Amino acid sequence: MSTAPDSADRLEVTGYRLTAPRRAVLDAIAHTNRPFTIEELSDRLPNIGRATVFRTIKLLQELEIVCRVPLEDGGVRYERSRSGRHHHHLICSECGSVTEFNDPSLDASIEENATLAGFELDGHSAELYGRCASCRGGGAL
Amino acid sequence: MSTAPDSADRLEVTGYRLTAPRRAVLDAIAHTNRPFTIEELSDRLPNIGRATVFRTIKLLQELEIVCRVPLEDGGVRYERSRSGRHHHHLICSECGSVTEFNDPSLDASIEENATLAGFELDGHSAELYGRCASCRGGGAL
DNA sequence: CGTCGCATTGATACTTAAGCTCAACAACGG
DNA sequence: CCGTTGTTGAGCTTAAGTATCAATGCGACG
Repeated sequence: MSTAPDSADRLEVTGYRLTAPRRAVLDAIAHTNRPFTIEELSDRLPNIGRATVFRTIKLLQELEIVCRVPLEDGGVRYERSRSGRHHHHLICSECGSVTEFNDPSLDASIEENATLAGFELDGHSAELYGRCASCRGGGAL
Repeated sequence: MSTAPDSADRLEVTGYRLTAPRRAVLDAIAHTNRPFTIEELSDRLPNIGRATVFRTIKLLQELEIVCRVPLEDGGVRYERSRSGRHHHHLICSECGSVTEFNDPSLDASIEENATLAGFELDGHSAELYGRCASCRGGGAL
């Protein structure tokens, strides 16, 4: 029952110091299955400075351990990335759950549009908003 | 040389009052060809309250006269929508220009992924980041 | 195993972006 | 022209993230 070993490894390998606060943040994230805000995370880690939480999350984003999830209303949440690779999000407006997915044909379609416009593609994002399977199952309509 | 007549019409038709501040905002937008922030827009309209600019832009978003453009760095800009319909964005990281595009096969791909996940799709966004044709033409590499 | 350099931390102040409030105002129908 | 009701605007409040800087402690190296 270690503290998110793989992520910790990734920190070390990349040359960052594996400090107690960073462990604590990694640990908190590992034990969360829902997208979180920095505030929420910070509240769960009273011994750790807000600034450090911000810094650590930014770091983890660079390492693709955590990914930023833009919400429909303009808000932002973060989530531990399962794949650790490029992906897109299905965001449930009812329960707030976030599902990652990856579709090469979607990416291909995006690249094609860029090429058509004479655009040199550097990156892209795609977010899908709606109601997830379980919310549909139990919900109204 | 009227003040963005079609947009004004759309306001009236929808039952909103066509007030001087709203005209001013519409006018300012009509004379801008670059994506703008609320701050920039507000600065160009010193006689109009910041809150009104925010409210008007939000209103224009609902009417699809203006669209929200999320940037790669998390920032947000707005732009007068040319098509007035659903579309995606090509955002140049060099000159900041925004190009709209629409691709049914891209949308189809998005819908397919939602269906696969048992997701009831409500809306989606897709932003492409990179360098536009003219920036590539004159630029390095 | 001690110690030293430098990355990291944390309390707090600051910044920027955006939303809220509510009394005053004005569009437009009658 | 008047009244109703949607709209406005100055400033207050919140949220999200950054800057500062002295104190701390990780871990390399001897």
